[in-house]
Amino acid sequence: MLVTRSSEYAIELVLYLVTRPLEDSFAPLNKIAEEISLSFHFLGKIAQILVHAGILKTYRGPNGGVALARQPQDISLFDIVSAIEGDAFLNQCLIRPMRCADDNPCPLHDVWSHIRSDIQDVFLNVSMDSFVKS
Amino acid sequence: MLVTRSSEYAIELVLYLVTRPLEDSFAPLNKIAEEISLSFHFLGKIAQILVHAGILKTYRGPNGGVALARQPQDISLFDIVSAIEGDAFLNQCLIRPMRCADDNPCPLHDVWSHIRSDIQDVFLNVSMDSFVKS
DNA sequence: TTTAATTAGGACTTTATTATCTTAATTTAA
DNA sequence: TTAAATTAAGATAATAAAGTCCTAATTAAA
Ligand code: SF4
Ligand code: SF4
Repeated sequence: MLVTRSSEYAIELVLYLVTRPLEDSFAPLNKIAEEISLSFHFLGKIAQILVHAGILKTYRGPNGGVALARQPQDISLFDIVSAIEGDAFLNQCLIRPMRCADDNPCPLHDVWSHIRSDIQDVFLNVSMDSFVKS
Repeated sequence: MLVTRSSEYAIELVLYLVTRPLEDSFAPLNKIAEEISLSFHFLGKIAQILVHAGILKTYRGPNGGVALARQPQDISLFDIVSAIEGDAFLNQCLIRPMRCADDNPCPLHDVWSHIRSDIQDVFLNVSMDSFVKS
């Protein structure tokens, strides 16, 4: 499993905000939840995490909701996924982490550190402006 | 989380068999469990899955144990991980799978199918002979 | 100033994963 | 032919992830 379900939801949420017309400022979570058919309450949890990560901003009360906190080009897939999964995104090593000493790496070490950094680069290089509705 | 803990264990198990001297035929699970400090019983479950996948073979009774069922060069990281995780390895898409029609893909579709296949290739191309003890 | 619309956050429930335990089935060798 | 060494596999338990529910805190507008 590359990313957890929570990360999938987070990507959907951000994608929703990125692809909607810019003039709308805050979109309420209940409307988003309905449109992407996802539990309103769970979406709320996801949104909170993304707010703490500085990816979304919220506003309470009537006409409130969530909106992007930064420009789409400044939000990468990596930002979203790592906000949700924390350090757990991309296993530090492919076998149980830290069962080794730096001066005595297991045979997987070099292979894995390259794979890992390549995957990370891909996620860093996909930013949300690729998905802005034209 | 790129791979689950079970996959990590499976990789450790195969790596153990790959790096040990070839003359030993079957290695008993209790000895392996002790050497890689992992629950004997859980390791048994993992081994069974790998046996069903044709990666390991086992032999019961005294002097029994597990051994590779094929040559190291014919076992890739992809084989091991996908044996454990099944279709769940590498999310089919980065948002909830199958919420789309082929003729009306979401904006992520092309980006993701490239990322996905690149990652898959990396896992396919790392085979166990890289780790054979010289 | 009251009501309605919203997010915030804690408590709880359900489900999936991981881990353990127990018994059965093989196989070797004494 | 019995005992010991093993894997096989099902049952159960513990933990983590996902999902739901409830109450509080904000904010706007009637
Ligand atoms: S040497 Fe590297 S790959 Fe091996 S266990 Fe340590 S961190 Fe992981
Ligand atoms: S169009 Fe592609 S990326 Fe989008 S939901 Fe469907 S399979 Fe996933």
